[in-house]
Amino acid sequence: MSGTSPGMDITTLSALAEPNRMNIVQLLRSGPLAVGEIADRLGLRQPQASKHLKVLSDSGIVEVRIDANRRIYTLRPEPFQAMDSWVQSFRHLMEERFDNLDNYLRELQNKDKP
Amino acid sequence: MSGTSPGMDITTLSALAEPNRMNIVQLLRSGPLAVGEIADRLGLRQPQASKHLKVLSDSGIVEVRIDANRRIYTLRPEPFQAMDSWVQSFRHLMEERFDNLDNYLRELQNKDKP
DNA sequence: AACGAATATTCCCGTCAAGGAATATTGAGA
DNA sequence: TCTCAATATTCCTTGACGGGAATATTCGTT
Repeated sequence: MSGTSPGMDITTLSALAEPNRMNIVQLLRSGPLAVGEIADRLGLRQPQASKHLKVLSDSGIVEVRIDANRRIYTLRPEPFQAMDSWVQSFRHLMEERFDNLDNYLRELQNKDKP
Repeated sequence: MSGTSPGMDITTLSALAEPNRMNIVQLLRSGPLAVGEIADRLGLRQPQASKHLKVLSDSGIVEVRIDANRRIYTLRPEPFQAMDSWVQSFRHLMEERFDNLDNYLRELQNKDKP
């Protein structure tokens, strides 16, 4: 069962596949933030911010640190590492990424054999 | 503009955030396939397979080559490259990936200043 | 031209996710 | 203990999405 790649975890992807949540993630790249801050900066109402953060939290993308009244949310590395290694398993498709010079040369060659 | 990714394209993510479509993508890793093959191997009915392939196609994850009666679907590299560079922009979070030894040392240090 | 194989499209239906508004919870402090 | 600030939770409604079944389209073959 737990053998080879069932594929990327779906919940991570669907958590990210929503604009507000994607914005939250982008925002948190620069550091941990409290719910109020997040809501303010993204123009969200507090309850919606909390809901989206719950989804992100349930999917493991984000973790929370309790500070008195506030909850400080932070990005967790694991889901990104997982995405990274999943995407890397498609190297064979994206050969062009590995070496820019190589890529450039490949581009030139394509003009000869299209 | 060319700074950090404005954010990953949502449609790519939501296209992948569905089990059957994820399975199709995994299946296509080993090479192009016709709709019937895909449906067969994944235990899908043909119409559902077509629908999912349309979503994948609309989002640019897959492209189609027409061969008489059949449509042969193939993975396109671009979305994966995009995901790759997006995920890479989170390197600062995933430092632990770079060097396992470094990670191990970091773990030890965390026991001293928590 | 007619038929069959392969695929796409349409219609209907049930489910689920997201926003809005109101309310509950928790903690700090007077 | 009362109150305020910060956050989570609930209820409701609406719209999007996926599956099922049937039908339309397209191409090769006879």
